Parts: sequence; structure tokens; C-alpha cells
Amino acid sequence: MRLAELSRRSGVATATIKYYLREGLLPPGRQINTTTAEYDEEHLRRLRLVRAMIQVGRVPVATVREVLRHVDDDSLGLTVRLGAALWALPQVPEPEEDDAFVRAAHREAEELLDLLGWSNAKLLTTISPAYRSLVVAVAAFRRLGYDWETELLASYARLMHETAKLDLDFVETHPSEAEKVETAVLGTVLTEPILRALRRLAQEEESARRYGFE
Amino acid sequence: MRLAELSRRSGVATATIKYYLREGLLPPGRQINTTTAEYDEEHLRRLRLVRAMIQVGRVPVATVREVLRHVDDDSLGLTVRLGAALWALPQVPEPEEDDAFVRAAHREAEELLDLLGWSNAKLLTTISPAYRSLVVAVAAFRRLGYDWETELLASYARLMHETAKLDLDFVETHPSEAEKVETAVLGTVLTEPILRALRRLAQEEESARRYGFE
DNA sequence: TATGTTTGGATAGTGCTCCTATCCGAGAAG
DNA sequence: CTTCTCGGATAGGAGCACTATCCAAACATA
Repeated sequence: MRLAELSRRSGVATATIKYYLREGLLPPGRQINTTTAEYDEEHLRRLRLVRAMIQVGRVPVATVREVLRHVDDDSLGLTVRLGAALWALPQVPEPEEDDAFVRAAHREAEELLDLLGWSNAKLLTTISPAYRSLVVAVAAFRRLGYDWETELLASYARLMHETAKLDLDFVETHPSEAEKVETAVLGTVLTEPILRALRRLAQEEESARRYGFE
Repeated sequence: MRLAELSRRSGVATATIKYYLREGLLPPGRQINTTTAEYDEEHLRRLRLVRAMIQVGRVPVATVREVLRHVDDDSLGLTVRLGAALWALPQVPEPEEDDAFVRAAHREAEELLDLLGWSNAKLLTTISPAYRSLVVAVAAFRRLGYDWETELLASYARLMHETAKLDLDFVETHPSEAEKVETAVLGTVLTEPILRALRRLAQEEESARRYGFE
């Protein structure tokens, strides 16, 4: 199919597709001559993936390129590829290391991992972006004067562990490695809005149960 | 305190504070004379809240203004205020109603609410932004050809219900209404990065347990 | 009192991201 | 042979979150 059809079937403007091609989010089509290129179903699928990541997952274009680079890199093992793809996903800004709240949040996060017995995650505290995000967010909370026991955080963490098990179970239903990596990335990027929406719906439901609509 | 001190104690540049004042994210200080205004601890707290929402929660400035308008509006009852503040939070883009995937996602979401017995949430399907977000995200998944049973979605939903209970329990520990609303907003905006981080850490932990580091 | 510094308000500009509009000459379609 | 459409290149635009500059009033210091 040609660019116009790719545009029609995906609902993405041709100018935007050209932009994605330039940015390396889509591989170039098979060049037929100087003014015609041929695209296939794989391009359509990739385009839909890119669109979903950008529009639903709110992932920046530059980050999508990084993530896809890992998804497509079949020189690495599954675990590394998967980790690399997920670690490229956007995170909160870097913490200022000399901040007292950040240092306290650091201690609290380590305590949390001990409490949970997440020994593997403990090994990653110096490098995992997810760990740094956790520290920044906890520090922001503390800075606002909110106080809670680590047990509350641990309760949330246990629920997220259950979520992660569902995530991995779903990934395992896909046979090929490439599919696994793509599913894992999507299962993280696209289920985040789903979880957020479900959480807010659940808050509304639970709030109505407790207090009515008044 | 004066603007310079507010800046020093919050770590936010004076030019940025002036910007927030212009945008109505911070109430103006007590005007002493034409060139001096006095700020208090409440301003500092509000500034930190704004910063946390923008930097950690990635909430757009215009949305922060909307949310704060509801937080400050004491003419309404708690439930309405809380709902209004949360509904002002950012969502995924509007769905195109005439899309087959969107219609299917709609049906699936309603089926999900029935399955869960979330009868209160069911009443809100036409108006709740969270419900619309859910539909858009589910439709995006389906459009990519992914298939799952509604039971998987229901499992995620039950976990989010547990999360929501923790959220509301935490809010209840705060006595005043104003505090409750502020806590609820923060507990939604700031715990989202925390949950996301915990989920990714849990994925790393669980992945290492299942497959090792290889 | 003289003088340099600081204050808050107004306004314009910056850097970034994600597109979008226009132009162009080579091919395809009728 | 004319007209349309193609893909590539480039420039432009809209939105966002600041940021830099200017200004006159007021304060601080000597």
C-alpha cells in the first residue's frame, strides 16, 4: 500500500506519517522508484503501536524511538531487551541528591524493599529508573508534610506486585520473543491509563458506597 | 516573607513564582505598598503543592488552576468538591464516537462494571472522565489486535478497588474538609507516580524471580 | 541625604515538542 | 498530453512552561 492508503487505514495524516518516518519511528517503505514507496501490514501495525504510545500512553516521540530501538534489537536476550525497553520509558525528573527529603525517601524506600523481601529489586536501587521515580515521589509527599507508616506504602506495593504478576502472566501467553517484548512494553505503557482509569472509577464507586452521592 | 524568601525556601525561581501568580495558581500576597507584598506559610505550602502537581504529577498548569479552584471552593459539599477536583485532572483525548473499536470497548466496559457489581460507577458512565479514559485505552489495545478475557480486566479492577480503599482510608485520617479534598487530590496525583514506580519495580522483581537476570 | 540594591509588576522572548502547510519535480492515470 | 498524485525536503505554527529584561518605587547603607 502507498502512503495515502496507510494514512487512510490508520487515521493518521500523511504529513504526520512523514514526520514519524523522518524521526525513525517507522521504518522506511520499500522504495519502488524515486516518488513511490510501498508499505505493508507490518508498517500499519507499527504505526498503530506508535500512535497508541504517543496518544494514549503520552510517551514523547524521542522516547518512543528509544523504546522501539530496544524492541527491534534482537541481538540481546529477552530479559535484557525487555528491561532496556521498559527503562527507556519516561520517568519523573532526576532528584537533587543533596536534598534532605530525598535522602530520607531513599532510606524509606530501602526499608520498604526489605520489608517486602524484594531482594532482586534491592540489587537495582542504584540503577533502576523506577526506583529513582519512587524516591522522588515519596520525597515530594514528605516535603508537603504528609506522614504515613511504611506499612501503607507496603500495602500499595503488594497490590502492585499482584498487578505485575498479571502483567507477566499475560506476556507469557505470547510465544515469540519479539511479541513478548512488544507485549511487555504495551502492557506497561497502555495499561497505565487503564489502571489509572480503573482506580479513579473504583474511588468513585467506593466513595459513593461510603458516603452516598449527597 | 517577601517573594525572594518564598523563592529561596521553596527552591522555585522568582520569575516562575510570578508566572504562577499571574496564572492564578497562587493567591496574591498581602500588598504592603506598590512595590512590596508579604507572603506567609500558607503561600509556601500552596507553592509546594503546585510544584509537586506540575513536576511529579505532570499536571498541566491550566489543569492545576482548575483543580485548585475546586479545592478552594467551600460552597459545595465534600463529595461534590472532591469529585469535581478529581474530574478536572488530565485524561486521555476524547474518543471518536463513530469508531467500531470504541463502541466495542464501551460494551466491554459496561460488562466489566456489571461483573464487578460496581453499580454506583455504572450510573456515571455517561459523564465520568475516568470511564471515558478506560474506553479509549481499551479500544487502543483492541485496535492493536490484542485479545483478553474480561476476567483479566476484572482482576486488575479488583486490585484497583483495593487501592481505592487504601486511598479513602488515608483521606479519612484527615479531619477537616479542606484537608480532605487536598489530600484526595494529592493522593491521586502524587500516588500515581508512586504506583507506577512500584509496579515497574515489582515487574523487575517478579521477572528476576521467574527468569533470573541471565 | 546620597547612592546603590531590591522589590513586584508588565511584557516580550526562549526552548522544546509535535505536528502541519507548502513547495517541488518525478511518475502514474486518463 | 494534460492533470493528478506521489514522496521528500523545508519552513512554519501552535501550545506549553517558563525566563529574561525593563521599569519605577522603595528600601538599605553609608
